[in-house]
Amino acid sequence: MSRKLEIQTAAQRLFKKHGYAVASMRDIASEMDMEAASLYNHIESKEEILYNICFGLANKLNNAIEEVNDIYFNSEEKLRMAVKFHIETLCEDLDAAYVFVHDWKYLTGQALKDFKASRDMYENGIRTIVEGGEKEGLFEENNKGFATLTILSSLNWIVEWYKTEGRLSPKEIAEKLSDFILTGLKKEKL
Amino acid sequence: MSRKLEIQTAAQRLFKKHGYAVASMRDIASEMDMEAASLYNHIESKEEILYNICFGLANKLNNAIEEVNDIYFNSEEKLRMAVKFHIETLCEDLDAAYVFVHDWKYLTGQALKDFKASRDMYENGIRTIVEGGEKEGLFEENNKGFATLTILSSLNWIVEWYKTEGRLSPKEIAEKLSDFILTGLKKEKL
DNA sequence: CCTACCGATCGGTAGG
DNA sequence: CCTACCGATCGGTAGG
Repeated sequence: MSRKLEIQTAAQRLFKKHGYAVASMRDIASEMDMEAASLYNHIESKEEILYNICFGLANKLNNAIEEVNDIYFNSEEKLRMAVKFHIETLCEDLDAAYVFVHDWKYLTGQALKDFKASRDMYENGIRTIVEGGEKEGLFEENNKGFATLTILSSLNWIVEWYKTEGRLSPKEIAEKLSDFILTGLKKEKL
Repeated sequence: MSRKLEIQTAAQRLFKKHGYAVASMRDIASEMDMEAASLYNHIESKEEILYNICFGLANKLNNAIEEVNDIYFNSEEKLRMAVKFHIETLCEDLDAAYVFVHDWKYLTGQALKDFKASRDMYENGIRTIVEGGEKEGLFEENNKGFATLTILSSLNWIVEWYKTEGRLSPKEIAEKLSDFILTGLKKEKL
């Protein structure tokens, strides 16, 4: 692992633990057994680290949702694949995922604008799937926006509680979550 | 409105906008057209403000979930009432709600411990409802913990996107969310 | 990768 | 409610 990547890894652990604003360059340096000033031989700024975390995940997720919308025909299948990929991606690197969900707002200037645009694109990708489901008669109609937000909320909330040593694997969580979204808790229709 | 409450209100606006760690006492003072030092005639510390925001909401929600579990008989009714109260409470004061969901982790010492305990109690309240629903044969079995987390995620996510001037009232959102949780998106059973 | 250091800003106090 | 100020800490730079 390159020194830069080691810094990234140490940093995202501390960003998750204390928050981006509170975790200091000196904290990160201390984890790396070096002085804060030395970090700048490998990185440009504190924000560069945040940038790499946030856009690393944003790009991965956006590529995936595009692919899912291209490849699969059936809306249920599309939703299941999107959920699976989202959960697996977040669980692959929980520290980065937590920071991605919480601390993107500390990006500034153009980076912040770009991130918001990227997030809107992803939201649109999910909305497209829900719309497709409505047209197929698979989903209830007239709650696109609402359903989209509810789906995203349950997808991202996983960074709050998922533990690597837990009972359920990311794949199993994705399946349960898809079932939940597609049929809900109730056995019969109201 | 008392001076202390005015400070609280200004503070939670800024905590939501910039995050607790980043918003400074000088920022709050500036909003109040006074000097930072003068704030301390009304409050003890920055953390006291955070404490009041977090426990104000935590206590309100915990009282409500207890009441719901006491009063109502049917699990579906219980869930609908809990969702309604949760959404309405968060939407009543969106700034405070946002801080409550995001910035409680900046509490320290005993306050942090107490908050976590309070949050666990609320989670247990929701779990109790889901368990009741299982026993009544209303909900699928064997996904208590999972369902509880998914419900809480969609309840709290509302602080991310709700706007006072939006199309849906809190009551309407609560109804849609309850429907979503109880029956899901799909028209027929898989 | 280090020592030494910069200007800025932080939460908070003293004293009036 | 203010002026004046404290010690601590911040992200980052200079120079080696």
